[in-house]
Amino acid sequence: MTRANEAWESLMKAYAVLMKQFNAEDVWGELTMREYDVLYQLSKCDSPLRLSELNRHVLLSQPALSRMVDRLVERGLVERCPDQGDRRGVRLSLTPAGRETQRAIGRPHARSVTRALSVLTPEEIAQLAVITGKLAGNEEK
Amino acid sequence: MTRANEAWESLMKAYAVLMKQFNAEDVWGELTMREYDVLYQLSKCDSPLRLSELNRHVLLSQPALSRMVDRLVERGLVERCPDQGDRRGVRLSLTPAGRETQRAIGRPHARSVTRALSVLTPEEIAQLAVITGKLAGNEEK
DNA sequence: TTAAGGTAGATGCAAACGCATGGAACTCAG
DNA sequence: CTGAGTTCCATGCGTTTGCATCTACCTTAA
Repeated sequence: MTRANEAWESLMKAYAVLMKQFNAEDVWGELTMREYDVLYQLSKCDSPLRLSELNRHVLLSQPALSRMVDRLVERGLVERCPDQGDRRGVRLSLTPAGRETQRAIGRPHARSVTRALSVLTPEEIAQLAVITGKLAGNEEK
Repeated sequence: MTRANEAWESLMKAYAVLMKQFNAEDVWGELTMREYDVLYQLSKCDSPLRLSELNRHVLLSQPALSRMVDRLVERGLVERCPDQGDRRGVRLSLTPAGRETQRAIGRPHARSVTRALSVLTPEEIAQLAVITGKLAGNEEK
């Protein structure tokens, strides 16, 4: 068992513990955490996002994401427009209602996150961001 | 947006990227990653594990885990015994076949993990283990 | 121009999931 | 000892997921 494997196992455990904790909190309203994640990813990009691009940030298969977007469109939270210039593609964006919903849930959730990470020192939080950034391949050529 | 929130988002992204990467690798045989996770958790404990205890380490609802154990029992990988002393409870352990399957998959998977974390320095790996350990509440009161 | 190969997203279908709930066993106050 | 409350795991049921596949569109090269 290498150090790397121990570290990854520890990361998975932390992820599981915190996700369960967040999921148990009563802030999600009509959304599941996965649905919120989709709204959040969309809220970060002002320009409409491609489905395939969104799929890279969400832990869901492409068909599952496609259908989740269906439901979010049907509920009036997300808009699906054909992409000029690539007519296979789809461009996704939040509706005003979607943006509002994201914010309403995001606020208390962000506080939960801050509280959960308050066991770390500011230095540790900075280190965590750097390390996970490298793992996600942020600075890959 | 606090530093803590940025760090958590970065952790989630790293988790998503690496999980997708691992999932795409051709090492899982007849198992899903979630099923492997259950076998792995069981492989770490020599004494049979309670379902509720196992559930704390796996990102699954209790009914979903109960049924996944059903399937693993049916496939001869896990054994379910009644718990003496608490007749509500169940004690889970790997069968020899389950242990073998876990090892056969675990070996190449562990190499993948090591490779994925090789972008980090040894110091960063050590820091990551410490930080995620704190997040998972390892050293709580 | 057109045929071959690749990519984006949608859909059929069986398997797996979460929520709500159920029964059985444990705990503890009276 | 008994009844109320809790914990542990299983089950019914509607929803969501992943895999395989499909169609439509883009790209490249002859």
